[in-house]
Amino acid sequence: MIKVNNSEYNCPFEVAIDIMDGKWKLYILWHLRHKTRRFSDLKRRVPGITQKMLTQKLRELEEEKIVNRKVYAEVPPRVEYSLTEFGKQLEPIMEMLLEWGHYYSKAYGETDYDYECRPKNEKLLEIAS
Amino acid sequence: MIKVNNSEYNCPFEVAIDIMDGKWKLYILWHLRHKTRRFSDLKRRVPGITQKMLTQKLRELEEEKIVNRKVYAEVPPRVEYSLTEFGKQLEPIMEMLLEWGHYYSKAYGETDYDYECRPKNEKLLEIAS
DNA sequence: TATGATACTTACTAAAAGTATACTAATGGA
DNA sequence: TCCATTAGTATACTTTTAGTAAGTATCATA
Repeated sequence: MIKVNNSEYNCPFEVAIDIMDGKWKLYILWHLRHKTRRFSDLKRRVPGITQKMLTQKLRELEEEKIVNRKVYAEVPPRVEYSLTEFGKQLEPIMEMLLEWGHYYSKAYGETDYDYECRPKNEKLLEIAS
Repeated sequence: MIKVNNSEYNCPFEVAIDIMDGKWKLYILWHLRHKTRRFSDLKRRVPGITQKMLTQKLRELEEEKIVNRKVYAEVPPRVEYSLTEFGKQLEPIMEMLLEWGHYYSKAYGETDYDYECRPKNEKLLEIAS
């Protein structure tokens, strides 16, 4: 039994799933994987997210110690988000999810997306063919 | 732009997230990663899942071609679930999530769980210490 | 005739996620 | 003087998803 942030888990796999849950958190982390970014920058990059959801999810990620939040006492306000060490360790997992998604969607024919979304590694595709 | 199962995505990463979404699907896949299992077996193994949720999520995974469903014409009924090739390719990702969860929860002190839940690889822990 | 096993449905309720709009603060520029 | 800027908060609302509880089908066995 593990206790993390007031929840109990039997397995660290559950911990990971619980933290990644919902469709927004991984998108946010994805856009933070190489760069510190400001709130508005994230809002532009995460398609369809509302201000409320972005704020909410960033607060959760901060609580969970996956992102750092740095506020600059300026007007207009400036707040920068970056990955903590825990967050950085998720990068290879995200790369693998990208690769899997690419492999999966190839089976559906259309795979025309921009540079940032192209997997570096196409191991899975070789397996598939 | 990618079209998969009536949804549109800009990036294969979105595809993967959308398919893994919710807390049940990965748990189910986790228990199918090495073995074909029956409905009731999965129900016992996925803690807290209801019959309805299990049925629903298995149907979605079947639709998405991540699990195979095989019905035996017997009474009492027997239905077996197994991973498709797409499903099998998720195994290393699940192993990494387990490893990450282990690494993450170690920071919270309590990491006492059973054999099946111990990560094979402790790379991340070496990085952390 | 009743019970038990398995793999479900169906109807309903509760909780979480998402939408929409209005509001705030301090400063620089038109 | 007024507007725009940024990163939010507040409020009310709707929609979607999750969860609960009960019911169904088939046949074998007691």
